[in-house]
Amino acid sequence: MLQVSYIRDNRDEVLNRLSVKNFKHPELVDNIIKLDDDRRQTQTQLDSIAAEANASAKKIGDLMRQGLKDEAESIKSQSNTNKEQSKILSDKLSAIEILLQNELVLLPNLPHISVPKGKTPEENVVALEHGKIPKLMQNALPHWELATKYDIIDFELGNKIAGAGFPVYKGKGAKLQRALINFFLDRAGEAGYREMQPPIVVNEASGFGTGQLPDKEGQMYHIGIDNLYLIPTAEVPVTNLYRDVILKEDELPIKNCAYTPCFRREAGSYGAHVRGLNRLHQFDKVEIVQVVHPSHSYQVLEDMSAYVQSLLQALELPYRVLSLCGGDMGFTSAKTYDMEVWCAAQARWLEVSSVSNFETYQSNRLKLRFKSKEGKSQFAHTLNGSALALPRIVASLLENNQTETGIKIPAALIPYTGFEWIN
RNA sequence: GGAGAGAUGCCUGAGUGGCCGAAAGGAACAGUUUGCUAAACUGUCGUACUGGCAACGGUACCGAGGGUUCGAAUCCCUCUCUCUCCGCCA
Repeated sequence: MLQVSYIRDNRDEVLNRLSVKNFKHPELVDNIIKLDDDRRQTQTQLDSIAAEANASAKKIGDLMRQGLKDEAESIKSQSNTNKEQSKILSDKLSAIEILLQNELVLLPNLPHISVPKGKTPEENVVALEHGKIPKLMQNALPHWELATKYDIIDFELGNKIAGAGFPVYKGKGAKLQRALINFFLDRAGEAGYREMQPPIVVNEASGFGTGQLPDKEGQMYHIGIDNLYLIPTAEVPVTNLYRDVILKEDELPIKNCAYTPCFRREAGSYGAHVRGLNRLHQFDKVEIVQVVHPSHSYQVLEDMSAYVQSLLQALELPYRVLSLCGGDMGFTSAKTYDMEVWCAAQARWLEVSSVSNFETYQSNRLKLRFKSKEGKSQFAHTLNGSALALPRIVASLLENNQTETGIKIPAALIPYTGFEWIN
């Protein structure tokens, strides 16, 4: 959520940057400023009436104590009219505040100056490519056929017990999952991230804090009876650990990581592009989250990007890094890099990680602040990234590493799997 | 699921209608001092909104929301959460 004071002071800049994000309702900005004017005016009126009422209540108290009942009574009637007025004003104030809040949450985060213009994924900028595109043998198979061939992932079985998009991993398939999770967690630990194990359901306040609610309501599984949401990413619980928190400056940066299953309804997604592991309702992911001082959040974004790349390099997967254009970036992000891995049999790039700087957009919602040495509190910057999401990593490992005799496990992973081949 | 107790500032904890934005202690921070990895003393020490160039003011907040009252941390109602005991259970 953007800060109203920032919008007021930088109206033109806000409009400019929203246009980079291809935002469709720039009129909201002036609306918000006008509502805030209203809010301030009403607030001031209310405050002065309340001040009057407080003063006369105090006076009544004094008079009563001195036993001057009649004089006290005469002031009471004045207090009554104050009361009516302040009731009207405070109703008006809360109505305005609700309107203001409702409009404020409709504004996406402002893109960083370095974010390329553009509306569609095609306009994302390829920041770099790494690794060699493998040449596959003649009869190479897509991962969903390999999964069946080696009996390591069973989509039908998952379909039976839960539904489409909930695969069952079997044997070496299941072990590969566990190996990847441990590999990613160990690496994150070495990179200074503290491992956390959060709940995989969250309440409404948490959903709001990181920006999933109110606008992405339909993408999360909702447990109506308890009003809880299955997390779409560990970002939600791990970032919300710091909701309503005022940190000390020297506690920054905070670096956390967590493995969780992630749940996404992905309503409305069908077709060949979502076959196999490409898009699931439940998948596993290790997430890294940082809370940092605003002065170096962009350096940290680069660090996180480099870290994610180091994982892909260790797994010997060819990848590219995209700097997302304004139109393709998430609602809450100020700058995002996507890492895509080459899936050789499908001959396409698949997103396996997304690393973003949210600047103060989340921390304003979360009320996540830090207190500087001078005693002033200000919003911290939050960042997060997938490090990494498993299914598409598995897809590309299977497809890229397939041979006549089986699927070769990359060297870095063998200590974790305990086997070198899936065959 | 049943019964009971409770929710106050960074923490502990007092406060049952006006003198309470809130005692006291602790923690933290700053300073003074003592010749020593510590003590003593003094001071500072919640958040947000708002007025003002500023100095300095105003308002709101004692789990959340509503009510009673001239006046609520304190009384009433609703909700949420926590704890204890019992039941169930990995």
